[in-house]
This record gives sequence, C-alpha cells and structure tokens, in this order.
Amino acid sequence: MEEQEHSLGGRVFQKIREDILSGKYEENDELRENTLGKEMGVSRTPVREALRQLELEGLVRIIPNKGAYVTGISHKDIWDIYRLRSVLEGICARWAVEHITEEQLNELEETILLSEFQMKKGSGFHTEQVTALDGRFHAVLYEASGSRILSHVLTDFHNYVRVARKSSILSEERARRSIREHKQILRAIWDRDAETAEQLANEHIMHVMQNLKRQGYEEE
Amino acid sequence: MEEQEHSLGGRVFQKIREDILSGKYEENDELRENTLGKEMGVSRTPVREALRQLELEGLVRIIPNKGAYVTGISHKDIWDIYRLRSVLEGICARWAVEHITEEQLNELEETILLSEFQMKKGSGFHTEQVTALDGRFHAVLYEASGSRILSHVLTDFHNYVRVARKSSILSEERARRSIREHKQILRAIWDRDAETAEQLANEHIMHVMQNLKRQGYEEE
DNA sequence: ACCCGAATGATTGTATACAATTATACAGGG
DNA sequence: CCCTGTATAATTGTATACAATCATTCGGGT
Repeated sequence: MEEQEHSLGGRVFQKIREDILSGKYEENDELRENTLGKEMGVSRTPVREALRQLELEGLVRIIPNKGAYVTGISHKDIWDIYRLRSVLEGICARWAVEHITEEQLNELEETILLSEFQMKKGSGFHTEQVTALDGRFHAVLYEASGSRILSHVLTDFHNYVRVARKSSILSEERARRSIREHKQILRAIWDRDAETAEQLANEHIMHVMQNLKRQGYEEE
Repeated sequence: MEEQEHSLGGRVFQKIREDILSGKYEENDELRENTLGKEMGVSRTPVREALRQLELEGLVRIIPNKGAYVTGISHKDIWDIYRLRSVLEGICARWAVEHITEEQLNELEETILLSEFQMKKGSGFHTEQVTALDGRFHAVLYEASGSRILSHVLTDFHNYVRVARKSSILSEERARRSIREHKQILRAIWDRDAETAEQLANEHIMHVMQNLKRQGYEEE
C-alpha cells in the first residue's frame, strides 16, 4: 500500500508507532515533542504532525496545551481485533470472490509458493520472510475485496497487531497450517465459492486466536 | 467522545473534513496549504497537521512534495460502510449485553424518551435534534460495547456517513420506525438477550439501507 | 509548620523564515 | 511546429522564533 515514506514526518510517524507497538514506552508515558525530536535529530514540526496522526490512530492521547501520552494497546484490544477480524476477513474473502482480478489471483498464488519454498528449508526457516509473506497475502486479499473501506479497516487492524502476529507464527507447526489454510482460501476464491471462502477465512483467523490464547492473550 | 476542539489545528481539521464530506470540494481537488490557511485566517502549520490527519482518515491523498488531493467518498463507499455496519452494530449490541452499565442503560432510555418527545411535536419536528439524538444513542451503544477498538471503528464510520445519515431520517415514517427499533434493541439488552440484541441491531441498519437504496445509494 | 500566591521555568500552540522540490514559461534548436 | 533545456515561480518540507498555557518553586503570611 503506502510503501516507503521518504519524508521526515512519515518516518518519524512510523518510528514512534513502532516504538509504541513494540512496547518501548509504558502506558501513559509522556511524549515530549522536543525530546522525541532530539532523539531522532529532527525539529518539533515533524514530531507534532506524527503525534497528531497517532492520536487519530488511537495510539496516543493528546491533552491540549498539556502533552501527548501513550495509550498503547492492551491484550484485550488485541483480542477484540482478532474477534472482529475473524468476521471481517470472512466478509473480505466473500467480496473478493466477485472483485478479484487475474493478477491478484496470481499474486496470492505466488506468495503461497514463496512461503512453501521458505518452509522447505526446514526448521531453520526465516521467520521474517514468512511473516512478511503472510502479511502480503492478506494485503492482496484486502485489495481484492474491491472495497476501499474494508481494506482500510483491515489494514489498520493488521498494523495494530503486528507485534502479536510475529509471535503467532513462531511455531513451525502453526506456520505450515497457516499456509495450508491460505491455499484453501485461494482455492475457494478461484472456484468463485463465496460461502466456503468466507467460512475458511473466518476459521483461519479463529485458528490464529487459539494460538494466541495459548500465549496468554486470553479473553478479557 | 472528543468534544470541543478549542485548538486551531483541531478546528481546521474539522472544518476541512466537513467541507469534504458536504461536497464543497470536487474529487481530486488540490488543497493548497497557503490557500486554506488564508481562507480560515491561520498559518500553514495547523493546516498541514489537519491535512496529515485527513490523509490517515482516507479523505485526502498526499503526494510527497507535490500536494494534497481530495479523495472524497463515493456512493459505493457509503454502501460498503452500511454493509459492514449492519454486522458490526450487531456485534456491538451483543457485546454491550455483557458490558453495559446502569448509567449507560439510563442514558439510552433518555435519548429514546427525548426522541419521542421531539416526534410528538407532529410533522414539524426538528430534524437536527432527532438526528443528534440518533447519533447519541449509537454513540452510547458503542461505548457500552466495552471495546475501545470496536467503538473506534464504528465512530469513524458514523462520521463518514454523516451526510447520508441526515437524508435518511428525513421521512417522518422512517424516524418513527427508527425510534421503535431503538426501543426494541434497548429492551433486548436490558433483558440480557444477546442473540436478539444482535439480530435487532443488525436489522436496524439493514432498514436504513433499504431507505438509502430508495435514494439512489444503490449497490455498486 | 502549613497554606497561598507570585515569579520562574518548561512545554505546547502558532507563525514565520528558509531550504528543497516541483511546476511553469520561455527561448532556442531540430 | 514541436520538442527540449533552462531559468523562474510556486509549493511543499523543515527549522526556528515567538506567544500562550501549564507546572514548579520559593517566599511571605498566618
């Protein structure tokens, strides 16, 4: 989607978001414009823009004339996102059946093939690559829904849970199953079987949730 | 939620958003920082912040070193939002059954009573008031879901379709039905009947969609 | 000792200045 | 006539300066 942000403001935005999501800051930590600016060697202006954007994303709470404070995301937030994603990814797959292009179908297949290739390397496979491919698969699917709105929401969710996602594919067992499920989803879309596509995509996320549950992201 | 923005940046943000949503600008119109600033009597700084935020909301597309362009929202976007809302409002009502507080229940009842009071005035009822109360009802329900995430998404959606919503309650017939449906939803939540609450909230939005369809917001 | 208040310092909000990039206009050559 | 290269203007990107608001500290009074 929006790839490399070569503007300073964009980089600052991504940097702070990354730091919040990765847990560098505590809840309610105060983010001072001057401090952040000096840390990254830029002036306050790009920092301010970034903080205002982060507020809109819900990662920062700004109190006028006072300061910006880290909101962070709780385990419940992540759990909620997955509960919603399981429904929305189902809808996404359903809509994709009617809107997906040849090119997108091929791209989905390609990510699957590349993923399998990575996994063939045995237990020493590169987590980075596999998670990136997983992200790519879903991103293409979002686009294929033909809905700017749905794609936007799901992309946001995807960014939010990036941290959790990383730890979710850690197990080789889960990674293999995930790819198998991607294949099934692609197959259903290819066959223009909306019902099955929705159900499979739905279950796909549910399986990830079961995995998360084992890692402490429990329900409430 | 976020009430009065007394900061300049906040006001500029809301003003531009309002102008985009109300159709003051055409698709792909270029938004020049200097021009906008002079129009509202402020400098470029608050305008820039506003534009960056609007980009995140998807209402503006920014091309680095080039400019900001209006994205606007199509009829399909609005339609998609309602399709998603019908599902998400259902989920919201379901979750609210478990999380709603006494206070929130009372507030929901109050908005209904006030709405009925407005409608009693006969055909000369105030559209402004009724739409505001409708918005209030849903806002409280979003909060009551107990999910920051879900509330955030639904609030965003709600803002997006503000224009369409206005025209959707125009008919007195629809307004009365809407209030009746709100009453039923509240009743189901009060009775802690998650199944019914979800279904009613779902259908509530569907009915609004049927109304929109008649007004040209057709499916694709 | 405790409380209140003015003065000081720190931080945000906004405006302006300057640098970098992009669009436009124009002149010259093919 | 059109195409191209360069100079000029316009616009965005960033930094800095100044104003407004909030926090803190210190001194006087009770």
